[in-house]
Amino acid sequence: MVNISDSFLILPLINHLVKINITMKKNKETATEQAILEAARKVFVEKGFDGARMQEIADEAGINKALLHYYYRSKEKLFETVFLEAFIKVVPSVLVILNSDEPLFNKIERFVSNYLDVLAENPIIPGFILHELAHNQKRIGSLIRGTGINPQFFIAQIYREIEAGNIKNCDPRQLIINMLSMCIFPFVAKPILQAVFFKNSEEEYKQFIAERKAEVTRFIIASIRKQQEEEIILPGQSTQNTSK
Amino acid sequence: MVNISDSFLILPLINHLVKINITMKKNKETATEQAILEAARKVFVEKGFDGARMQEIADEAGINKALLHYYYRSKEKLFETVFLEAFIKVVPSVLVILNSDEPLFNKIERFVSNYLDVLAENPIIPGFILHELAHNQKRIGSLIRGTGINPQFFIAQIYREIEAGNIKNCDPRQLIINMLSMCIFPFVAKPILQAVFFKNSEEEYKQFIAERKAEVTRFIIASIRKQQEEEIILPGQSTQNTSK
DNA sequence: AAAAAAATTAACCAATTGGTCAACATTTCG
DNA sequence: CGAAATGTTGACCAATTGGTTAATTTTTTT
Repeated sequence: MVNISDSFLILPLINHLVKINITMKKNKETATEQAILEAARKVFVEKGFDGARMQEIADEAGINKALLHYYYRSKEKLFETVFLEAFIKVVPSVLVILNSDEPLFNKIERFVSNYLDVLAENPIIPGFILHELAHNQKRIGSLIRGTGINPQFFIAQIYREIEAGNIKNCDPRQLIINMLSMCIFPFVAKPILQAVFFKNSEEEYKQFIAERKAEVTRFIIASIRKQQEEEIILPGQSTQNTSK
Repeated sequence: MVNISDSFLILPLINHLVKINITMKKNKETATEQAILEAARKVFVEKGFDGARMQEIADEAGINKALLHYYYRSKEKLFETVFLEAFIKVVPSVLVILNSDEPLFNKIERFVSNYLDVLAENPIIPGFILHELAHNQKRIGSLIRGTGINPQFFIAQIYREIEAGNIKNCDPRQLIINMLSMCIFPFVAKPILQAVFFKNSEEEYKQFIAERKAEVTRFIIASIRKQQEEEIILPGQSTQNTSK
């Protein structure tokens, strides 16, 4: 499930995370272990650390509660495992794109598109991560600190594009956080957005997220692109009105 | 504290919320009651409903635990009070702006500016609201449903601006959610953003939020404004500022 | 001042919760 | 096979938690 191999392009981060507590867990995870993790994932993500009950996890996994402690010594330990799994699934996957070697606009498009996909597949993970990160900084903070996440490469690229006159001047951090905001927030705020904008219809909401890919990309690029009469548009497939 | 009078421009929402459980509480709140609410606010917002302990709230308020139940029958009741107070403080305040009668760009600027101010003053409320809303939909959902929050007026205005050719064509909901995202997300994700972008420096983060006002406004408007090159989508559109 | 009402407390309680343990079952393996 | 290792369980425990109650203090009212 962790699918570590997927993300091995960003070895330092993964290594750091894995080393911390999984200690290169042998792949011989038993069926029971799997059931426990799946159940724990469900309950923890749904109820949060404090709201989760070991008994509920045991029931959900169809086993005795004592067995939980047999495989994972304590609630904290079990939680850490689940949290790291979720964290790895959602956070580093997109860093690969940001640190890749593409033209900026391509990169933004791919980032938005891929990230929205990842989040659509794990819609409740962001809220989980953000909440636990905010409320259990002692428990998790140390796991995350120094993960090697660093946006310097992408920031440098933005600066280069600014100097090249391809995009407007701006603080790259603002731009990055704008991108993250527009991708992540709709999932964190799903309940209230769904109520206010989509009549609580799951269908409409899904449709909305699907449309959002193109929309957010367009929104970002339109905002930062420097429109000049003598345009220096990069060799990207800018599918816009080329009716010049 | 609730400052209901501030927001009375959106009476329906406030009315609905207030009627639900405050039942027009008499203003004769005793000092103890205030202390309890303040303590409860702190603990609930910090720890969430499940993580909060009645004993801790009592200690924080400097009173006996039984006194909590004397004033607020149960944990749930106390929580509802605290939650509604927070909700009222952060959510409706900006709706006033969105439903006002200003030109679109002014409105956007005022919205972003004011909202970032409100959130900077209550930085932990958004996370609190979003989390409890997602995890205790049974407990709170009914309080929120039908609050009268509705963005129709603002949506209509956007459509008008599109037809008038002042802004590009777009789904107004996408635009609104973009705005909300960029305002709210930085506060929800503060811990991780601070670690990744600001070396955990509170000072740098504050500075960043301050700069963000102008930045987000600029970002949004630059993205939706229709630049005066040629652009014809609708056949019979009134010729606005076409410097051709 | 006396009685009534409101505020406050200590002690207590039933239920829940994370965790343990000794016993039992199953698999592994010499 | 048979013993050692591993997996699994029900019963149990100490600590915690939300909530109650009866008694005491403080304030208000008469």
